[in-house]
Amino acid sequence: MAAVAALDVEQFRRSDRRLTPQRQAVLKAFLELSREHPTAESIYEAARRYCPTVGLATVYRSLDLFVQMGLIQKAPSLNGTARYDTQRVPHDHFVCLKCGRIYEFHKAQQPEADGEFDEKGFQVFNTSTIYFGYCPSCRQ
Amino acid sequence: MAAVAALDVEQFRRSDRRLTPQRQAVLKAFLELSREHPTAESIYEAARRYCPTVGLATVYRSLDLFVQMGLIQKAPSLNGTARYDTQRVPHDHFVCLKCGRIYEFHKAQQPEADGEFDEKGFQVFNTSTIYFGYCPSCRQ
DNA sequence: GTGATTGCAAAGGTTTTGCAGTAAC
DNA sequence: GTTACTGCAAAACCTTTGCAATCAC
Repeated sequence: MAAVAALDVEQFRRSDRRLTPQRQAVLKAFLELSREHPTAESIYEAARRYCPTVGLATVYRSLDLFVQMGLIQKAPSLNGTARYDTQRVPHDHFVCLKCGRIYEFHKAQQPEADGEFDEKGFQVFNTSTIYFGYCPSCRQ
Repeated sequence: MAAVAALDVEQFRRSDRRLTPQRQAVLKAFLELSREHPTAESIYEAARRYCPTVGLATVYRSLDLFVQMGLIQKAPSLNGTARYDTQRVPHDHFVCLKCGRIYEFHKAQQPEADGEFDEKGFQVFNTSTIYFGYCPSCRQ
């Protein structure tokens, strides 16, 4: 978390981008919620606590920017609502088929992206295993 | 494929659901395109070749129904457009970070959903590994 | 000062819903 | 004949975009 924030300031300095209060608020809100793979809407709500005038469009623009900068990444989602995730590399996801929530897990074994992909012209940046099912709240 | 179609008729008979030409067209269209994890829109276009009057809303309703019946499933997507996938169990996905296309791969090793999930109250139905990167068309 | 960034509101794209008519059983 | 299903159009979402005003540099 501290690593992400530090990286952040440096990257902003290097580019001609500006570190506005809005972007700081969005990043802070994201870091706060990153464990739960937040939607833009929930990041927006949290960010308003730090910068009450920030607009939803700015939240989307900031998140897109952070994705472009490689600070965060989009998480695959089942129901058409974008979710965001940290860039920390090897972790797996549990996707609830009922509520769409995404949970994060850390597992020992991680499949290797072997030569098969390279042969076929695919360039692999990241690998993640997804478990589908019902989460504790939805298991009734 | 034949297995899915056969299962289909049986399941319809058992429930009080009706096997309409529209639903047959949607299922046929989906089976035709299943390899490429089609969106509702592309299934709609293909389905109109079998049933020219079918509406987009009906396509969505049919796909939802097939998901409920366990015939097909939703595939995780990065860009807010739903994609559909077969229920055939062990296969992996490559998600292109640029165009959002999903490719299917069959790999030998498949991580096991071990007791860890059960302990925590998660019920795992299915497991899939996702590789993120650029596909051949987007690799430029 | 200059140009990137913002907030708002409007537009865009995807998916869902209400309803009267239709068709499968 | 019933009742589930359909097509249409409108509504409901989520996300992006245009633009004048603003603020970080």
